[in-house]
Amino acid sequence: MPTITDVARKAGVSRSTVSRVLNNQPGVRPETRERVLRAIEELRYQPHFAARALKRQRADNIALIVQDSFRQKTGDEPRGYYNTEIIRGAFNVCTDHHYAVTLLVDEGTFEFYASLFRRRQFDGIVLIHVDVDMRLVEELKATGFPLVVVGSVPDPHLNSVDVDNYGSAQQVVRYLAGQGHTRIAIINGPIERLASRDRRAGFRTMMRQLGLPLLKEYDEWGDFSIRSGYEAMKRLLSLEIPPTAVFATNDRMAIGALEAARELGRRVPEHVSIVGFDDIPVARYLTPPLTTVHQPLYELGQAAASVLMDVLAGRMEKPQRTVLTAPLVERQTVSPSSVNTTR
Amino acid sequence: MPTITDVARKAGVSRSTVSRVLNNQPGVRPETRERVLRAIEELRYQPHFAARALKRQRADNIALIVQDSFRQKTGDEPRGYYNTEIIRGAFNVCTDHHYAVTLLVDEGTFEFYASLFRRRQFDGIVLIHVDVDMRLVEELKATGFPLVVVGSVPDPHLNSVDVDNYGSAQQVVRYLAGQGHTRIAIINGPIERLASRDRRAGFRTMMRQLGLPLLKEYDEWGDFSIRSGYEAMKRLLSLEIPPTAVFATNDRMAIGALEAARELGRRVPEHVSIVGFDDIPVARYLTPPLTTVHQPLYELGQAAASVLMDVLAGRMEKPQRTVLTAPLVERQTVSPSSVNTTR
DNA sequence: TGCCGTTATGGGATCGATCCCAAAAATTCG
DNA sequence: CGAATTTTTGGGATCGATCCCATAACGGCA
Repeated sequence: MPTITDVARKAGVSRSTVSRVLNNQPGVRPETRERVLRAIEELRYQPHFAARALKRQRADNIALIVQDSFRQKTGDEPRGYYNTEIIRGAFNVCTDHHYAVTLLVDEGTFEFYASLFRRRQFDGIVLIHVDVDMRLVEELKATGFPLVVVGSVPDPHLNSVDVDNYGSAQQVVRYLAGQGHTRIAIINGPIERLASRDRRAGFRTMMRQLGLPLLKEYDEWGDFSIRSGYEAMKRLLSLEIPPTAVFATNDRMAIGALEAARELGRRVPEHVSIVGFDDIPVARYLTPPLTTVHQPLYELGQAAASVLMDVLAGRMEKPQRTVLTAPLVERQTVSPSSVNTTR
Repeated sequence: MPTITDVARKAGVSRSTVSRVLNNQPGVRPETRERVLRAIEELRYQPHFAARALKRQRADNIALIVQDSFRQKTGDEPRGYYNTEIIRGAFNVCTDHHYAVTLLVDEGTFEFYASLFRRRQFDGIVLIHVDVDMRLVEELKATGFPLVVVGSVPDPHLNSVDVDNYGSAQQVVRYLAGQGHTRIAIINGPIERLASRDRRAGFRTMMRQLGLPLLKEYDEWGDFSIRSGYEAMKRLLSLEIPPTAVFATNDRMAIGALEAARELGRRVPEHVSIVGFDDIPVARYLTPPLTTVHQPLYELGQAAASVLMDVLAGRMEKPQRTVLTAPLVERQTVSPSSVNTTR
């Protein structure tokens, strides 16, 4: 394997000159440069990455850390898909900026991240973390290492990129109200998840704003699983006055809700409208195709990487929080309310 | 950032001794080792990856090269999914062997790969390539660099991992014949793809073996797109004597076929049975759920990485070709043939 | 032609680990 | 107890690039 010394010898110049040509620095006579270039070409020389990284003290490498669930087979588990779309977005941006991208699996401990920093193997980190432990984040922030988190992090002093859960939930309510619905229920996700709380808050705010009733029994809870959506929906539909529209705060629960409705003989959307959240790939293939909020996962990854690129280029002084809007995708699980027959 | 010298000073020993402890080599007195370990702990020292890689001449890093289509947003394009499942499988195996995994996008040229080799940034490469250019592969092989290809490569002198297209196609025929079908058509993929040719060959061999007719008009062609499947199916169903079962050699064409059947008022599977190939995620959500051959993508990735690990560990002298069986998944697009009514 | 200011080139130290070899310390044994 | 081993430790070269600083070559101009 040829080294810079081989190139220098072949071109009849010193290593310094070769280095200058490699990094196209000025101060090399055109004909010398030409000669060096030819030698490089002939020897098919490429600089040894480690030697370069050692001297320059930068790795030209970005770490992409994903949650442990990435390791499981996808099967019915949507996390894999969720992550990979984000990965793709981030990957492409990094690549375009001539950074290599290394995939790592989250160990979830500060020690893990700290060790990554100290090995100097990466110039920056994109952390894809649906649900970040705040203690962890605080410690990471303290290291001052270039880091961007994808997900719901309340701390504004940390670079983060997230979907506008609050605003999208509001939009769902506005949309349903626009279709004449007034008896609107929500199936919440786990309360410990910030995203769940945001969606609920957006929902409630807009309901209040539009003067719609917020009934206790319409405030259902699930854990983002199909089964929990199914059960919540069963409870909702067996109420004396059931809702005419249900906002399931993720698609998997919406799938469960769809099943429950079918089982109880209620047609969707004729008898009850359903809106999901996420727009997972199967959403459009459900029967009927699910109206849902589309999470711009790919764009989320892009945005995160862009922020990191800015940090690395010194183009950013202060940490920033980026919020992407998640648009509502109208498909076929919502119809106009049947003009309040039961009310 | 602490270096090995700092640790040595703190522990009151030489760099050599610290290095010995780091790589836990023998010949260090237990109490000295203890002292060094404590110093490492206190300084939170981690060896600089580049220094290590430079001296050791190995990067502890595997490159995972995926096709350019990885860069596109998934949308309807299944390639993204296809790749990412393989990536996950390979990733996990590499990680378990303490290799970092770097994602790269295929430039499709020999120069690209050669430059990767020469930079010494990776100890080995997993090339995820549905369709490999053989000239390329030959050149790669010549470099002697540790490489494993995922996909259909005829060359047995190259490490490769693939699905048993031939055998699976045979199984499909056996299955359909077992259901009483005799008028079985095939919708082939692009002929330039080795996988297509293998599936077709398996199909024909088994048809012949079972004494079933191989009609020219039952030998349809598509390009793996939904549209082409749709069109091929239209042609098949408007034949004077249409087939009672159709083997679409990938799921997307099967989706198109399903659409065509619906449009022509033929019920699946009552009027015509359909079998796909791939088992893409939506397959189970189609109406009716698609009977198809499941591609073990995750396992494909695992297998590829395992082979690479073997090569790197010197556990493998000769290149080898690994073939994974792709099982048929029975869902609801096949029913017993209606006892040859039209024949 | 000779001096001076640029511009081009080379030498050597450096990044931070590893590893060979020699020296020092500890241990064994007659 | 001292010589012979064996075990433990340290010194210095090395991996392959970069980069500062010194020197050499070149041009311009008096």
